[in-house]
Amino acid sequence: MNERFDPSQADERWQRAWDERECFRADDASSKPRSYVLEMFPYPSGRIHIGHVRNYTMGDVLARYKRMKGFEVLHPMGWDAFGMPAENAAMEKGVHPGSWTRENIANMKAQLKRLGFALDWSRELATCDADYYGQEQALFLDLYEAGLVYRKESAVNWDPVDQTVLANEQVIDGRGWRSGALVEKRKLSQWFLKITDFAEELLDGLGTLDDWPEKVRLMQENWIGKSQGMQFAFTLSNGEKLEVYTTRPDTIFGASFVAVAADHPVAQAVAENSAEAQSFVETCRAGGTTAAELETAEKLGFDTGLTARHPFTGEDLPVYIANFVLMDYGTGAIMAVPGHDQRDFDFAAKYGLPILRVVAASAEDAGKPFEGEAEAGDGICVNSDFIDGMSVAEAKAAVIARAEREGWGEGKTQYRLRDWGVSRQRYWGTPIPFIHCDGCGVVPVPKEQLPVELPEDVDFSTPGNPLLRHATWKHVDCPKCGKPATRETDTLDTFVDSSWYFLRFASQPDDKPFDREEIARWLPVEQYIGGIEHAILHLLYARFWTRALKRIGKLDVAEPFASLFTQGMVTHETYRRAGTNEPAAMDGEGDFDSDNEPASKWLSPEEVEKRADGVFEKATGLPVEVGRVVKMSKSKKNVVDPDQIVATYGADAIRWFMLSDSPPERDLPWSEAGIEGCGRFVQRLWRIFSQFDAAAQGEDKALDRKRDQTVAAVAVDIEALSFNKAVARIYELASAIEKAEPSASRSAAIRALLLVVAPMMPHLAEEAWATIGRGLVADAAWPQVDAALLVEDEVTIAVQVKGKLRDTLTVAKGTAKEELEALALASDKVQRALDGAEVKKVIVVPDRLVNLVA
RNA sequence: GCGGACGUGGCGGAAUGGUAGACGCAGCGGACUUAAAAUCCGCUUGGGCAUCCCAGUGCGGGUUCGAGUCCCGCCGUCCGCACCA
Repeated sequence: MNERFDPSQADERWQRAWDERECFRADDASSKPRSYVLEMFPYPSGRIHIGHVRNYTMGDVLARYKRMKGFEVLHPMGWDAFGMPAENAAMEKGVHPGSWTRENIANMKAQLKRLGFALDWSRELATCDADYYGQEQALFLDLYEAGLVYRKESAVNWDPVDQTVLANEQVIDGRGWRSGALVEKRKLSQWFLKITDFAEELLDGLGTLDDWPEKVRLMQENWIGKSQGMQFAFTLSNGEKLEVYTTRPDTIFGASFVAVAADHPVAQAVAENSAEAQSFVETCRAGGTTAAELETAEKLGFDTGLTARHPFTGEDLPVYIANFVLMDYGTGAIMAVPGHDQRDFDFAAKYGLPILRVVAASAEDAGKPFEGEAEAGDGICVNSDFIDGMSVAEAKAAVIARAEREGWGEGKTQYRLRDWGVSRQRYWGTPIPFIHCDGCGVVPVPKEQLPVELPEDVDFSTPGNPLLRHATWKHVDCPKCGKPATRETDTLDTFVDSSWYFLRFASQPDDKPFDREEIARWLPVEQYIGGIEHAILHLLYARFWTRALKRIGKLDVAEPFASLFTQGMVTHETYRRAGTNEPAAMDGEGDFDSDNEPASKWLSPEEVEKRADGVFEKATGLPVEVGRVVKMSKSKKNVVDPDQIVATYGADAIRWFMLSDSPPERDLPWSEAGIEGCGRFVQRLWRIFSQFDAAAQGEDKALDRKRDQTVAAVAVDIEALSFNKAVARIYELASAIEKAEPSASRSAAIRALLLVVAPMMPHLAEEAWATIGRGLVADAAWPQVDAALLVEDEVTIAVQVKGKLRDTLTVAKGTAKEELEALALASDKVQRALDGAEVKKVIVVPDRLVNLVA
């Protein structure tokens, strides 16, 4: 063996060997137990960033480990290839989104290969392939036939300059993020998926996802937002009915006014006859949408002059248009109970409306005044006629029962979850396979005509969706009547693409989206790994698609991802020239720089030099302030390039760094010193492997034990994704081997060390295995352990006096209580600590400790 | 405001209610070398600077023979949601 391990030639050689042997190709016909390991596929932005490296390294270690354990592993990779950045590039650089995307894919694939990931590239897919999106169109039509797809008018953020719809996060202070134009609310006919049909199922399903982070399940639960209450109708003074929804029917006797949203038909009707009302409604609509504005937003209302008759008291309650009532939740109208709801309280205080107490701690407190705020808590009902004295829960049931009996209201369950709008007025996405015909209406494209392919010749020189103004593409004959008609020019939200890619990985026939039997063999994904930023949308949509496809008989799985792991970010120190303050816009989230604070004040790690007397800018020698450790981002220049790290230290070193030290769910601080340490450890292992001697004789029982304990512990740690702990174990075994004298045991330990390191540092492992083992280590089995060796025969026991450690004893495992007690009392240190005091009580935990209580 | 997570050496972090600080990084001392790099050995929570003793896991209480771990109350940091009736 050479003196040093040289990744610059070894890495590529082994990567080629794995490719040529198709080591990581998953065999659909295999009789082995199966394991589907999946990481969230990347958007092809052009370059892999360090977060990808962390994500994919974790999955790779697990996939390689599972292979060694005898599983048939499916570990695929693909590209979430549709989306806006490609169109932005087209507008800025004049490149076609397709060629831009494919070039990026090629670059990133090469980068992934250089990291040595054990991926089945034969199943690679890009969502912009017509093969893929054509099948997606077929699924979309299936869902349409099943009634799970519909069209409705919906308000969107419309950028009048760019002629496009903006997502909420693209609207900054009411202006388009790109054009800076004031964004308008526009009503467009949009496609929707009926995710609300699955609200209850998706909520229930969370209960089965034991191996998902509690945090993610909670976020989804909140997002679905189930609430139970009562919907009922007030009769208005104009004779109309006004439906309201409340979760607190128990407080109905405390209702002192009624409020409707600005967009509510009642408000609209009032506005038609009143300029004042009209202007108030417009103020509400213009109301800011940013978090800060909402927080400080004053409760505002407009008295319509109408009244609503209270169903029990017959009292006439004033009806207001209120800015805090939302049209798209419940019925867009509420009964307001100021005493027991803070918003209603604020409103009532402002407009001098009665604040009534109908819930109190006890009957004696029925007259207790409010102390400046609403009381939303539990208690018993007071001042409430027939429900007086009931608990809140009892009263809810009683009021609902009475309303239902009398026929003016009913118990109702509400969800915060809304249907999923999937229309995007863009080019670079999956065309929605429908045709608009003047005679026949909206007609699905016949399946045999799929895929509806995107036209290649598109023009991005003017704003707006190029599909809309394409000369020929949208003009087709109606499939039903044959008359001239037009294609739908909207494309699908890219979250649709990522809602089923894990199915297509497992099965990709030419003639249908996937084969049901093959899916049943691979799914659910055993371990899914990705960023927490997808906790809600992607993961909820994927769960929804899976359930929807199951409902229409395409699938047999309910939940796509059995176990989910959300990894932390990779962070780095920030550097900036001394004296340049952090701009206001950088506070909080803002990833953009404000106008008066140039981005150039941030320095990249390469631009600074760390010396004993501080940190300085290399070019100028000026002092540098070391800022907070934050997520790597281009704007703060605290990024490192994975390619450069690989070029300098090799793939195994960066992989090892990704796994070391920090628990995988937490943030990982990148440091130059850290990666250097990893590079040194690669060489240290190489030296250890070089010392393997098949002919060595002799037994080293302690090392044998350490070896098998390490193998067993690393297996447990990898399965729990506790890579940092596995890494620590490996360091320990490496040290033990270095300290040991040559022996057959030592050689066996070296061999075992190589094998447990192999999933983490596959290139180094292959290079060493070439002389130590047979074949490729990628095909080797995880080492067997001798269960008898795992158990220590000697244990060190703590001896405490009054709970304080005074001595330790090394004894045979299983030593009797009485003997331990005697040994403890015989200790000089113990006697000194006792100082003649009488031992009143002795606690002995066998193999652990003796505690003498004086 | 609501919900959640987390506070352990200079840093990242280990610790089924049972020897706190494993392992790594950084630092210090030494060996090797003409020298450096690399490598190897040792030390590294604070204090008294002695085999040893005292204190110590954000702060204050509590349960327990024994608490980083369990309970109660604070403080701080981070994340998510946000007028959802």
